[in-house]
Formats: sequence, C-alpha cells, structure tokens
Amino acid sequence: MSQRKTAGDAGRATIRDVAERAGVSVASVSRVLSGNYPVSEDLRRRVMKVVRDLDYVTNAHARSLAGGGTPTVAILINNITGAAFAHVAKGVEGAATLRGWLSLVGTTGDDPERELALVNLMRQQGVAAVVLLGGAYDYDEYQLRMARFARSLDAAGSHLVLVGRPPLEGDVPATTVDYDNEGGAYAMASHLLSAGHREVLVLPGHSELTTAQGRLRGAQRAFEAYGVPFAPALVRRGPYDYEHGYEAVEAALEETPGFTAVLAGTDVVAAGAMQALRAAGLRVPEDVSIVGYDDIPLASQLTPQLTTVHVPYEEMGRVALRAVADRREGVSGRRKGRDGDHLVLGTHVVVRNSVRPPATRRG
Amino acid sequence: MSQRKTAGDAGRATIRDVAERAGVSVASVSRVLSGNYPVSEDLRRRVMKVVRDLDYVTNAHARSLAGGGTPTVAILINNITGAAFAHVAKGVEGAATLRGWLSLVGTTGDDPERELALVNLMRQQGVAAVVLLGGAYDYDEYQLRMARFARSLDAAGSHLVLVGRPPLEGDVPATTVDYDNEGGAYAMASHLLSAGHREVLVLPGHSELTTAQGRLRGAQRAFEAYGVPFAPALVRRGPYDYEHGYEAVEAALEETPGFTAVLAGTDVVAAGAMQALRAAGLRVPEDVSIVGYDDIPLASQLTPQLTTVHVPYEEMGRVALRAVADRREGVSGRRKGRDGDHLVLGTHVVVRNSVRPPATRRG
DNA sequence: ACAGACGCGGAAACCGTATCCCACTCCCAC
DNA sequence: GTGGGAGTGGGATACGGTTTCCGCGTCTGT
Repeated sequence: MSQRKTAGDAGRATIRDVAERAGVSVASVSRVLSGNYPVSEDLRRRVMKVVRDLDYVTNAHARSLAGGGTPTVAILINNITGAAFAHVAKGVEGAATLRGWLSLVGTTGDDPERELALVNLMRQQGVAAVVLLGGAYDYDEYQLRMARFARSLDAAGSHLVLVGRPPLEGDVPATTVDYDNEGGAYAMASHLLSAGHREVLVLPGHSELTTAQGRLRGAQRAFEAYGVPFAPALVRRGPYDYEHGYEAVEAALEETPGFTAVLAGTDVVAAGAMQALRAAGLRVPEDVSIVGYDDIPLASQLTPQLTTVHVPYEEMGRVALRAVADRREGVSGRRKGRDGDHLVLGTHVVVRNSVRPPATRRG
Repeated sequence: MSQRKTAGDAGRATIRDVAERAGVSVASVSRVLSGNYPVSEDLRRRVMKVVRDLDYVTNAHARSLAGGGTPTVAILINNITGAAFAHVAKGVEGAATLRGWLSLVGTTGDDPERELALVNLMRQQGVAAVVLLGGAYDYDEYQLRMARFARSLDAAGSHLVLVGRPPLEGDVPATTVDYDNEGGAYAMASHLLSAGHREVLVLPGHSELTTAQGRLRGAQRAFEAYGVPFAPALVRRGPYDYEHGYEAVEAALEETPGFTAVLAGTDVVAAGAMQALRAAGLRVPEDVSIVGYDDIPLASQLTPQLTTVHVPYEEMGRVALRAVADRREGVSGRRKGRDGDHLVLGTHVVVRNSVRPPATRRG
C-alpha cells in the first residue's frame, strides 16, 4: 500500500484524483482540460462531470513547471495611490487580462533596495515581463542598476519595460514606453506665453527626477522661442505633491510677487498652488492663471477646471503590454530587440478655464 | 549521453547547473539557499559565489510545487483608479510585502463573469487568500455566488476576504473587514442638521449598492433623531462619480430648489455637486453647504476644503492581510473560523470648511 | 587507541501537470 | 476476410526544487 492521500480529504484535488474517480488515465484528463488534443465526447463528459463534482482546478505552479502556464506580467510602481500611474497600471492590467495574462503588482515606495528585491522576486516567478512605472531619479548609479536588471531579466527569458522614463543608454535589452514630455511642456508654456504672460512662477518638481527635467526643458525652450527671459528666481523646486504647490506659492507671494501665472509640474501641484492663491485672496484665473500637467481626473474637477497637458497614461500601459506580447510571439528572429524598443506617445494641451490674459497690473 | 541543456545557454540557470559548477550536490545548494539546515562555511561560500556568477534565482513554481514557496494574496478590485479602493489595495500590498508575501491584482470592472473567472484563476495559483474590494451589488444571486466562492476557496486551502462589504449570511468560511458605514453617515448628517440645515439634498448613490444603502440608512436615522422629515424628492440616486454629482445638483436646482445643503455619498460626487453649484452662481459654503464621504485626498484639495467622513481605507487593507496571515499561523484549532470573522473599523467626521449654518433665506 | 556520536554531503523520491510515443481499437476499403 | 489507416487511451518521463534517509568521515571521550 503506497498510502497516498486519503482521497477527498484536505488540500486540493489533484488530476490523479480526477482520473481515478472518472476511471481514466491522468493523461486523458489533462487532454480534456487543455483541449489541445482530440478526445471522445464520452470521455469529455465523464471527466468534466468529475471535475465539477470535485470543483477541481489545475495547479498553476505545476502547469508552469511542465511548460504550459499563463504568462504573468509584473507591475512595479512607487505608489499605487498616485492617479497618473494608477492609470498606467490599469492599462497594463486591462490589456493583460484581455489576453488571459496575470498581473502581479509590487510597490517600491521609492526605495531602491525594495526595487531590487522585487525585481528578483519577480524573476523567481518567471514573469514574462517586468514593467517599471514612474519617473526615475537620475543618479549616476541608476543607469547601471537598470542595465543590470535588464540583462538579468533578459537572461532569464523575461524582459524589462520602462514606462514614463527615458530609455536606457547603450545596448540594453529593455523596452521603453514614453510620452512626449518635453513637447507637452513646451506647448503648455507656449499657451501661457501667447496669452501674454511674462512673469511665470514655475514649479517643475525635483531636479533629479527625469520627468521634472524634461518638463523644465520644454518650458525653457518655449521661453526662448518667445524671447522671454527665464527668471531663475521664479523657479521653485520640490516634490510632486499638493503641499509643495501650496507652500511654493505661499513663499513666492512673499518673496517674488508680481507673477501672473503658475506653470505647475503636475495637476496635484497646481491644485495646491490654486488653494494657496485663494488663501492669499487672489482669484484664479482673474488675478493669476494656473496650468497643470498630466490631465488626471482632478484637473477637470477643480474650480476653475484646469488647463493642462493630457498624457495618455492608460494607453501607455496598454502599449507596454502589447510590446511585451508581440515580442513574445515573434521569437523567430531570436536576437532582435532592435525596433519597438522605444515607443513615444504624443501629448497635447487640454484647454479648460484656468488661464486668462494677465491683468494689466504690473508696471 | 543524456544530452541535457548545453550549460549556460538559453533559459535560466537551474539548481543543477549551480551544483555542477560548484562541485557539490543539488541538495547542498538547496540547503545553502533555504538556510534551514546547517552547512559548512566553505560550502556556503563556494555555492554563493556560483550563485552570483550565474545570477541564479530559484524557480518559484518548482518551489511552490515542492511545498515551500512564498504566499500570495490576490486583490480583486473593480477599478484601480478609484482613490478609495486604491488605498485599500495599498494597505494590503504594503502589509503583504512587509511579510514577504506577493500580491496578485485583478480588476473586475463590475463584471460578475470576470469576477468568477478571476477567482478561479486565483484558485489555480494557489493563493493564500482572495481579497475582494468594494461595495457589492445586493442582487439575490450575490449571496449564493459569494458563498460558493468562499467554500470553493476554503476547500482549496485558501480563504475569501471581503473588504468594504457587508458580511455573508450563514456559516460561510469567509472573513469580512468592514467600516462603520452607517455610523459615519449618521454622524455626517447630524453635523449638517445641528448646523441648522433642514432642506438637504441627498445623493446616496445607487440603491443596489450595499455601501449606498448603509449611507442612506445612517442619514435617515439622523433625520429621525432630529425630528426632521426626510423628503424623498430631495433624494437623487446615481453612480458614485463626478458627473452624477454635477447633474443631480443641476436637476435639483431646476426641480426642487431651496435646499441649503448637499449630503453627497462620496467625495467625488461632492466635487461634482460643488462645481454645479458654482456654475449656477451659488457660493459654497455661503449659499449652500456640502459634505462628502470617504476622505480621499481630493477632499482636502478642493476649495473650500470638504467636510467629510474619514474611512480608514489603508488600514482596512492592512487589517485584512493581517487577518489572513493570523489565520494561516493558527492552524492549531483546525476547524475554527469563529472569531475574527467580522472586523469593523470606526469612522469619524473630519470638519473642514464646506459647511456653514444656512443663510436665512427660506421662509 | 577504540567506540560512539555528531555533522555534513549525496542519492532518490516526490510535488502536479504536460507531452511524447507506443499500443490498441475500430472502421473502411479492397 | 484481412490489411491498413485514422483516431484515441495510457505509460513513462521531464520540469526544477525540497526533503528524507542514509552513509561516511571526523572528532571526542574514556
């Protein structure tokens, strides 16, 4: 007596239990369930009945081990709570589910250690791809770190996808899905300038954050194009959050008043800025105009509704997953990774009603 | 010649590759890596060097199959984008990562079919628990469906956790993490009534949504306690979104003007309502007061900042995971599932500045 | 110096599934 | 009636680890 599991007891039913109970072989059950092999109608019925009776589901781990298995994509994100990247995650997850893929999610909380740990964890899981969301901090070490991730994942048959970050330098096996960050900032700043604003408070974000760098560059280019001097005193840096927007405006009103518009690096920053202006008794947009960036739902829910730059976050997520899926299909070329490595999506200004020409008050 | 994989080629390195290259047995490598067995320092060093050289990670599927493996919790959610439930997800994920657990995430998009498919998928994955987020639609079929999920998962050694929904009836193996929904609504409505408001526009949400039912009940109880008649004409139903808030107020201003306050079922609905009032030339809170529910970041970012009910969403997520983890430790009692089955967290009103006593204008 | 005990390395069984390959059956055509 | 072909069932094996059991070597105590 081999004393196997006393049937029907604890744990889940195995394919053997099903086979035994249906009086067929294990292989037949597997074939009925995977459906990629012809079986008689009678067999199918018998097996399916037992499957329903036992409420049997195949063990995904065993299945993956044996070669099959549902592909899984890992989503690594700083903070699920951020509206912008939640939308990207939604795009990835939605596209994944559509193809029957699974989505693992991990949050890094801006901690490089945790990021490393998570990438390794995902590597263990044998994920088809790791999608890294969010602007990166452009430390020296960053490029090396990411390159190592990329090669490591590539060697394990997986793939690294960077969303919303600039592409990696050199011949690194990674895909980047990006948006025209600088172009959006250029257009947004131009909008303000063409409305007549000349003294603009700029809140671009942290200087190490690649996203912030791009947005600032775009704004600068616009100022140059309009021949308007870019006053460093009117640039205030800080994190992409509500509090920063509030405090920056508060401080600017104190130290460098006279600006007629605020160019915020983010809708959330713009919201904080708007609140601070109100608290100081200024009206938006009558006294001061404000623009944001991202076009998250908040932008259209503020009063006045925010003129901002639309970024196709959810589509970026979908595109990222498609890139991975396509690459997985086209295993023919083997060592490719040439095209489709860097996808850039467009942005555009959404005009609402937080901008007016400046009141004629400075002299 | 057994013609195994030509070492160092495609795919990931196996434990055998490591063993071979280090000149030790497979078992030794496993022991070094899992660390649950004494090994000599020399062996450890030799193995670890090869592990680093090969950038080896264990195959999670194989490990799970063999009994070990990292526990995984599945988070099923209607829409990641919703701020409230994103916070719950964050709580679950954070607590999971803290314990070295993994988080799978799936979105159901309010589709029962997809929910079913996802629960089955998660069952295949052998997850330690399935956490279902969000208010439920109280159809007749719902209770049966959930009970089936619960039993099914329980039989497979997993567990169902309902967050933000009322508990299941009968002896169902599921855990519920809830908050004092009705109590919060009672307190919120009382706040409005004690400020002197008598004509209150109520936007409770969809009548089939359990969350909405609770919030409406709480409000009604408060009205009764204050001896204020609850006017059905001033109740407008609809989805929990910005547009509904806007349109409901628009319609109410047309059909049943004279209300001095809006009791919104959600902060987002409140935001819509606020916008509509402004569009109609009314000031908040001077002409009309508004209160929300949920206390998402948006609430404090609006102008004026919204008085609302704080719901400990992130903590609910943490509590949910802890409940699962505890249950998993305490396998001693075997057939328990008695206590800890229904956890209720408290809510409280957060007073900001969207409420004022009604202007003396009605006669 | 010898016996016993302890520590550590290695072979093999097993986890649950998919699949290759072979054998068997049934049917049809010659 | 028999041979061949098509179609279906079943046994064996691989997937990558973990773990148990066993054996050998060395250290210690008397």
